[in-house]
Amino acid sequence: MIRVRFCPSPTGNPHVGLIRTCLFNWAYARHVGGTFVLRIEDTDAARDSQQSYEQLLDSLRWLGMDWDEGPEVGGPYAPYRQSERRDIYREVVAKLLAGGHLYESYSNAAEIEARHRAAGRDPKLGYDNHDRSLTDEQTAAFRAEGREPVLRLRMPDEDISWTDVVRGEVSFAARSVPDYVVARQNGDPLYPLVNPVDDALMRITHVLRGEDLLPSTPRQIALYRALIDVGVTDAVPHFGHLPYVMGQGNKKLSKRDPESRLLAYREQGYVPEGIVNYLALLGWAIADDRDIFSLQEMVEAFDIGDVNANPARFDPKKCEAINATHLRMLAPEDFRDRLAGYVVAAGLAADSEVLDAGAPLVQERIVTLGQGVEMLRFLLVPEPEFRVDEAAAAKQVGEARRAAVAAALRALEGIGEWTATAIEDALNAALVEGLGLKPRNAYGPIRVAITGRTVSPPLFESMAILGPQRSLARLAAALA
RNA sequence: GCCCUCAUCGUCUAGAGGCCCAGGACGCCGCCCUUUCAAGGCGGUAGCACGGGUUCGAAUCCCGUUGGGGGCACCA
Repeated sequence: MIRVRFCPSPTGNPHVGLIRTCLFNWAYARHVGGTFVLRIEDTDAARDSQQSYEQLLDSLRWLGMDWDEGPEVGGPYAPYRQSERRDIYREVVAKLLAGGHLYESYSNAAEIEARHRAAGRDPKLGYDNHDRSLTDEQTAAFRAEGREPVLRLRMPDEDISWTDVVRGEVSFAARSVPDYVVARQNGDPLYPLVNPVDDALMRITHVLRGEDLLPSTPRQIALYRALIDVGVTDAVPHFGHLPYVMGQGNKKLSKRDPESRLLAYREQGYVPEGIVNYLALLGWAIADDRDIFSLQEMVEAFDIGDVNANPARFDPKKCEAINATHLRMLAPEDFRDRLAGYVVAAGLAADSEVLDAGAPLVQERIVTLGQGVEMLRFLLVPEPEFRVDEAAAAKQVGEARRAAVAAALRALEGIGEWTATAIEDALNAALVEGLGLKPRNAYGPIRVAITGRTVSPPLFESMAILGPQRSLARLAAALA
């Protein structure tokens, strides 16, 4: 049984690189019929926040990634928040200590550096394993000084290698990784201990995580072997290191980059289908001639071994294009309903008739639902609040404009039935045939008067929905 | 500095020795359609980082160089 996990720290807002890592874990679990575990690594009280935690869960749910075990759903290895597992770690530390895998270390950074200098080595070399062989007398002396030790794991004196599921063979030479601190002076366990311990206790079989953690893998494997030795677990999991998601230039997309904030996409009206599809493309391809697919299709095709090892740049343009495609693929009623949610969020009344008529007009011409709201605003806004966009108005000045609007007003005042085709016929007769105007010159001023913008849904349909009274009033207002 | 890692169009990728004088997508540029903006249709632009091997044959395998990224905490 394959068990994978996603174990974010609830610090700051969820960002797209993190979510992409989650997606690959989730999709792999679903593809192989395994178990997807969500664990919250909230051992850093200073940086963790409840808001961040909630946004994390919210983000996963929005995108359709459900977890089999974890917060709010429980599971056989609960609790799934590390802040609630401190006793477990203390117990494991005691076992490792008893098994001789951990030892007390009193060296501080200055002493380590001094030793390197004295030996003519690079002072930045890191811990030198000096305290491995402390005598009882030395230990007693440190104690007498009132110094408290940290606990370090004794690294094995052999090369450590593994077959990374996304990179293949990776190997670290013996002694290239120093003994590392596993618990603080006060007994608090640290991430390098807690993370593998939980993976071990939760029977995780595949650790799929960001490539920033690749250099810490030898330590974790060493810890795993120690855990096996003291009977805490019985196997070392498979490791797979996923490539970074990069921002502009050669920088890893950071939490501070605005385009990294996942929920910003929801706010703008990206649909989960679009975001998840785009994120999947960062390091993976479903086929050589296709890049549009559903979550379900991804699950059917996804294999962690197919993931690319090289970092992917987040391309907002492509993300937009993918989202637009998904928007167009939505069933009309579905699109309408989703758009309605954004209409309400924008503080507008989601008039059902107007939305029924207007949504189909914008579904093919927008990239985000937020743009859909803006495009239909002229229909949804209470008449007294209707405003013509200044930039749009500035483009439509002069006598020709007045003549076109005046002629349109005259032509429409006497119109029999108020339908898109009737409006089109009347305006064509008056403006194109009557005044001899080119269509683009004839309809530009009308469009701005009616919709308040230079970009809008099709004009005649827009006027049909707006109705004769409001349409004529806006034309009249444009002449004032 | 030491260790690790990555390397195909501007970007995301397909490619696991001959199917590739390298395919798709986004972008960009034309044209068509057209009441705006789109969408759609058609066409175009552009790439195997470099140098050595191995092989009858290399984008694909090996070595090196260069370049990019990451890690070397009592943070996670």
